[in-house]
Amino acid sequence: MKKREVPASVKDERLVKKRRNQMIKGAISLFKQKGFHQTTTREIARASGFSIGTLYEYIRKKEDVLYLVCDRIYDEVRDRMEQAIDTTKGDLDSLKLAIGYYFRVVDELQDEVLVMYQEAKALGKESLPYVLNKELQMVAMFEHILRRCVDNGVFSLTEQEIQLFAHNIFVLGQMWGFRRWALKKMYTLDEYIELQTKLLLDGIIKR
Amino acid sequence: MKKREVPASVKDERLVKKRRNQMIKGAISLFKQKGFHQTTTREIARASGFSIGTLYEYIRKKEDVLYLVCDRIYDEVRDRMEQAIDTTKGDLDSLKLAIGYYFRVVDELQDEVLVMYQEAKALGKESLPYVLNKELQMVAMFEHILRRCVDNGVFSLTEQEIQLFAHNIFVLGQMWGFRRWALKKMYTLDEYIELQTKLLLDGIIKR
DNA sequence: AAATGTTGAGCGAACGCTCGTTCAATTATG
DNA sequence: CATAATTGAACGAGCGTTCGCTCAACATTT
Repeated sequence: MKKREVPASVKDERLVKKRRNQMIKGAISLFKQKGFHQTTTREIARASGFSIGTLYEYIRKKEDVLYLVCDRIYDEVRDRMEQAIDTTKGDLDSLKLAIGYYFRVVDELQDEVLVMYQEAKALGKESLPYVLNKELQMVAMFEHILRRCVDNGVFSLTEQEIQLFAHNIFVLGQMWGFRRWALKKMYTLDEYIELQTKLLLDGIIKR
Repeated sequence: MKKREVPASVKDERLVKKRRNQMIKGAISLFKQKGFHQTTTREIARASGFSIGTLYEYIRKKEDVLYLVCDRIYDEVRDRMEQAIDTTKGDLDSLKLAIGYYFRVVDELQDEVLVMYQEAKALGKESLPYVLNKELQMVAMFEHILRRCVDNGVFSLTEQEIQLFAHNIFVLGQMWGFRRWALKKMYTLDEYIELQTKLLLDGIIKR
């Protein structure tokens, strides 16, 4: 999939990057507080440290900001995952570590993850599939680990089951983010990770 | 919790109910298509079959419509569940049936469930806890079934595990609703129910 | 039973305001 | 001084909300 260019006419590359980063940083903090729709372009400009006029030098429409934000958040999550997780080893510990690490990333970036979940649908028909695809890439990381485990005989699952299981891990991770209001009352993050890992894996491990 | 009255001054009870129902029906169909924020009060009025002026005879603020819609959807889901599920029996089949039935309800009301998920956050600080509480009531239904199963020795879980497991069932049901775009490509509803039931339960059943 | 008064649901033009977007003017840069 | 970058006042479409009005239905008076 081609990286979607927002506007970027004939401006200095370095500056464009810098300004976009300011925008994304400012916008995320606003979206966390008030959501995309309640945030005005003027607020985004102010939070980014420049004027409304300058904002529109670097985007075409307000929605472009949301696209940039979602794009960034996914990259952030995926980068952290890739940096810490071994998808090739295919033993039970790798899987447990991957789950635990993923849950911790969601915890650390909980506001960002929440923003994406709640606002992604506001993206146009153009950008949405691009963003959803990034999500599938992350699910695919878990699929890959699971497949390697199956190859190594750690447990046996059909291809269908692998895919569903990967989705489950992914969603139960998000759950820690988007159901905080209920879960934090009951568990610490560590307890959550331990219990979920147990509930998820006890069913499939060979005994 | 006291049922929150929206306005309803000294109007004919029957008429108020009828008009509210028209509103809810019209609004749901619009929210499904365009979301709460993109839907105008005039559109809601038109879809309800009356004028913008009349709409405001039955609500105070646009947000009131969203509240009514969320309230209705939860009641709808819970009613269907209560009507079909036995929470007292406490054997494995009841649990499996409950899970399967819940997933089917989510499937049937997928648009409505999606609306709630995506728009609930737009509710004010007043109404949101009221709606979230309704969600917990539904989770509690699963907790109850699980507790009965534990009592009957079908499997053994700590109280912590019961609560988490109930949340998992709840969320993995919603997942069929809010991740249709990915899941429908892979599974039919029946396959989804069967596989999820298997993945969920194989880990906890006594063997 | 006709004339008159009262009620309140329904209506939609109009209001005030917000917000996304533009662009002529200004400032910084090299 | 030419070009790039920034600015914010101005614009105008669109929004939620209001409010003075209509009119059928019903009640009261004559």
